[in-house]
Amino acid sequence: MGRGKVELKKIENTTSRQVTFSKRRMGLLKKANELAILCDAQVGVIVFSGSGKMYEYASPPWR
Amino acid sequence: MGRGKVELKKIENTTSRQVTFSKRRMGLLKKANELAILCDAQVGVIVFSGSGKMYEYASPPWR
DNA sequence: AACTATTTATAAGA
DNA sequence: TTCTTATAAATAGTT
Repeated sequence: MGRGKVELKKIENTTSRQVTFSKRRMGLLKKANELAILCDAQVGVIVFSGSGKMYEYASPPWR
Repeated sequence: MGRGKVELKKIENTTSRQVTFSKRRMGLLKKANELAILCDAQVGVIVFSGSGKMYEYASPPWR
């Protein structure tokens, strides 16, 4: 999705990698929430950046 | 993304919900892998279906 | 941080 | 349920 195709390899440029990390991290957590809500599933996601920062998602409690 | 907009609420039709779960679960795990590879991040995802089946993703080991 | 061209995911349908 | 297709959504590159 974007102006170029994505090759599945580490983005070497640090700035680009950080920007992509930020965008895609948000996207992943959004998708996780959509899956949980739409499909009534329990979903957990945990992400550590290269620098060790943690980001997470946990679906809402059941029933 | 598809022929209609998505409302963020539980899909009531069981068949539709199962089909959507299957498609979106695959998509979520794919996105998790892309984030890990592209951005050199550590990512874990765990999903439980309504019926209790578990699906998971763990990014490849470091370095 | 915003924008937009394009790719990608996926809702419906077959 | 697997494949296709039209369209929504995500996002890569740009400003």
